[in-house]
Amino acid sequence: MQEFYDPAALEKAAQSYWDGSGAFAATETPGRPKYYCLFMFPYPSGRLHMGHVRNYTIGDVLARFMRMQGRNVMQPMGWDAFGLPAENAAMQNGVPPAKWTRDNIAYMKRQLKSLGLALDWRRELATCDPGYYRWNQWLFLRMLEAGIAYRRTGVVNWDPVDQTVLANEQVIDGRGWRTGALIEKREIPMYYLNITRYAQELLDSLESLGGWPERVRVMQANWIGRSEGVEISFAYDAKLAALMGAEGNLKVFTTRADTLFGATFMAIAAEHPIATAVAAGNASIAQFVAECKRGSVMEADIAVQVKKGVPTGLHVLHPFTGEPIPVWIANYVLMGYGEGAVMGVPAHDERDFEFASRAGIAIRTVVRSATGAYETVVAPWQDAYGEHGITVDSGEFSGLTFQAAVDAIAAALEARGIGRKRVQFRLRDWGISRQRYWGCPIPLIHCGTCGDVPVPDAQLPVVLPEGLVPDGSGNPLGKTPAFYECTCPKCGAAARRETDTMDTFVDSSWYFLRYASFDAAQAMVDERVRYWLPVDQYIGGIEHAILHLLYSRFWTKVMRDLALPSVDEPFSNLLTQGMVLNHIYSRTPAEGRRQYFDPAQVTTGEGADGAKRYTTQLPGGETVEVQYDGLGTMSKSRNNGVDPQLLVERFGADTVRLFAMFAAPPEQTMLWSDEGVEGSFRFIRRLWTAVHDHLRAGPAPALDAAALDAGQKSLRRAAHQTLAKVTDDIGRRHTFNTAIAAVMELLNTVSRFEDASPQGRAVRQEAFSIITLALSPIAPHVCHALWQELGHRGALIDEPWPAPDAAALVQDEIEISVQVNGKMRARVSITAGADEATVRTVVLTDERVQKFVGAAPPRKVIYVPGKLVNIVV
RNA sequence: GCCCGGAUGGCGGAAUUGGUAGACGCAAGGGACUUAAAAUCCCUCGGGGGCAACUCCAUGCCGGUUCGAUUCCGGCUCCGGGCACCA
Repeated sequence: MQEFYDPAALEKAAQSYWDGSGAFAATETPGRPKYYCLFMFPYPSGRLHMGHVRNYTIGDVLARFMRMQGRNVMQPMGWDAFGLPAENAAMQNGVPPAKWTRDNIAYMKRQLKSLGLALDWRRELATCDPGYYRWNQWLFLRMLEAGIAYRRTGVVNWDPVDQTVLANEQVIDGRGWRTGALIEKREIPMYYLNITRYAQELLDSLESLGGWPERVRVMQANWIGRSEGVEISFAYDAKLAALMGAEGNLKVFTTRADTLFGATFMAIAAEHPIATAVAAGNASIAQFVAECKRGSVMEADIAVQVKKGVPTGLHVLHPFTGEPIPVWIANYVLMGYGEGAVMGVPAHDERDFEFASRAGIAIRTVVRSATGAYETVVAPWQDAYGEHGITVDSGEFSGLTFQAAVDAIAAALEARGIGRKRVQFRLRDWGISRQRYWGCPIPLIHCGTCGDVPVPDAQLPVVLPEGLVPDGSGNPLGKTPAFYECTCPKCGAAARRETDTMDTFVDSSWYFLRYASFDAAQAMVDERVRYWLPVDQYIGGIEHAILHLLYSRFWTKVMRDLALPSVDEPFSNLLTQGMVLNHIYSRTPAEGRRQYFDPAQVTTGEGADGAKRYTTQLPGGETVEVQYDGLGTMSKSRNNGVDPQLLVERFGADTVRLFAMFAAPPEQTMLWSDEGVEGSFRFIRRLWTAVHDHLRAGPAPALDAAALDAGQKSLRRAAHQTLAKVTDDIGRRHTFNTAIAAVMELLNTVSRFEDASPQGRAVRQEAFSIITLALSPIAPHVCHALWQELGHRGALIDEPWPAPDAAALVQDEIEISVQVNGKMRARVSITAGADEATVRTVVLTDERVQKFVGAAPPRKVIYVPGKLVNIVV
């Protein structure tokens, strides 16, 4: 055995052994339990970052562990290759997005290979390949036929200078990121997928996802946001009817129909038809409507803006009292939600209260608490009383509880045909149109005579031209006649091809099905889906907890309903990995843009006033002061990424994998530390050296478990305890950090074990074999080599995961903790299996315990078998 | 603003079902080996008090439940994720 640990050589050898033997090529084997292990495929941004390494190592540890547990493991890999960054890069350096993307894929693939992941590369896919995205188009056409896909208008961020739709990310403080122009909202025609049709099922089947983190299920349930309420129609008064040109009514949805008699205003969105009609004849209202249409479409922006509104001077009539209620236009009502209008009840809704207080609108109490707690909030008005209670001042509906009032009011409204109970979801339909180039073309043709005509299946895929370079203004496809000029499939007349592309979430909503049917040429998916799906373990960032996971669940159900091979739920078990954070340092020079600096190059010192000072060297050599901006996810734009490639080159993949798993449990946010990596490297090297020293004396003799002395038994027990812990930590708890800590502890124990006798060497040999097996999912290369060095036949990758020897785990004596009044006072050693009376006697006669208990008899003794005694005096 | 998490030594973290707070590692300090350095090995390492045995305090803050709370409950603070066109 070589004396020194040489990761570069040994990792290359292990990888070529796996490649050469086709170890990770997965095939369907009916009857053998399968394990589909999937990590969220990466966006090919250029280089791998630590978040990727963490994500893929988690998956690889589980894949290798399950393989040793006898499962037929499939672990595929692909590229989420369409998206905005490629267009940005194109604008910066003039290279077409296709070339930039494919170059990145090639580079990142090499990086990935160096990590030694147990991947079936035959299944690799990239969503920008026509062979992949043609099936986006094909299924979209099926959705059109089924009425799941449809066209209507939607609101986007519009940059008036560049004449371009901007992504939310490209709007900074309400201005375009390139032009600095104030952003406007603009309505344009778009295609939508009717995900709300599946809202109830998406909500209900969350309960079947027991293998998902509770927090993700809660987030999805809140996002879907089912609420039961009443739809109420408020009749126009004469003036409003005259304006709208007909009798009519204003429809609202409310979960608080019991507060109907407290409605003192109606608030409608700026885009509401009534608002449009009023604005047409009133300059100041037109100005307010225009003001509402400025700014971004982001919900977070809208939610924090000051609630503003103007009265229209028009009224609707209360359904029971006939009283006129003023109609206001308000900036906090969104056209996309419900009916684009809400019933304002300031006394019992916080938002309405805030708005009414500012606008001087009347506040009318119609609910009081049964306990009287409400009296404290009546007057002077400080806050709304939002709890359920008993109705008051509500005509015939007074004196009812919440549910009774809602039921009675809904029934009365329904009898008159002006209301009904209804379920409302917060979830909105999925708009998939993007006015951008680098994405999957939407397969439609707009014909002057035939309207919107689907591209016939035989003409799929609609291929995206790959040589275009965007310039930031508009969609390059709209300036490329060769793409958009076409003939109508129906009438043959000249027509215009749709130039919008699909949201990239479409691409990622079904790639896991394609992996199972990776080489199906004539179909989107085939029967192999039924073998591999659902995914047994999905691993990805917590930032995808809602959108990607919800869209994938929806898409899978749509495919099922279109009678394609699919499943009810795509992912049985989900592990949401925490983000990898690093410090952020920046400075903004007197002229020019803010610059970010690599945290590894920043020096922390102390200023004259004792405050911390941060400095770094510019490329020119000049030292400058920088400011600390706190923690954030690693990103190129903030220059705080750690390049895993440099670490792999310096320490080897095993060290990088080990550290990524050791630094924190997988679900937790992890703060990067350069120093910690060296500790992981030292551990592997120490293991290598220890095995080398052990083998210097030649092969160890066979182990005779019956002939061991106390010291040998003790080491053997430690080894098997560690094996049991690692099995549980990896297989059940997914706490790889504690599994590694346990192996480190075992190595420390073995290193202190100096018995050179034949059985001593045999026990040590077994301990090293257990360490090698237990560590192999995490650091597979070095373990592959150590396994051979330890004299085992066959490759470690094909070794079954061993079960701990129950006989080795038996303990003769156990330690009991003793507390007096809940404070730890002593530890006593007791024969394993002693009964409670014996334990009590031993504990109560212990002199350290006596000191605290004193002469008086204990008031109470609590005994936790095998663990603890608490004496209360 | 709304939804979801998190907070434990100088640092990353451990304590699995309410039962020994600080495993394992990093950093730091001391020592051994070495001409020297690197590497390696050994020791110390939450804070206060005490010569010591030992003892008191301590898991973001305030309060509660319990024989016993890092763990459960209520109220905060700060940090992170998401908010529908970043992926």
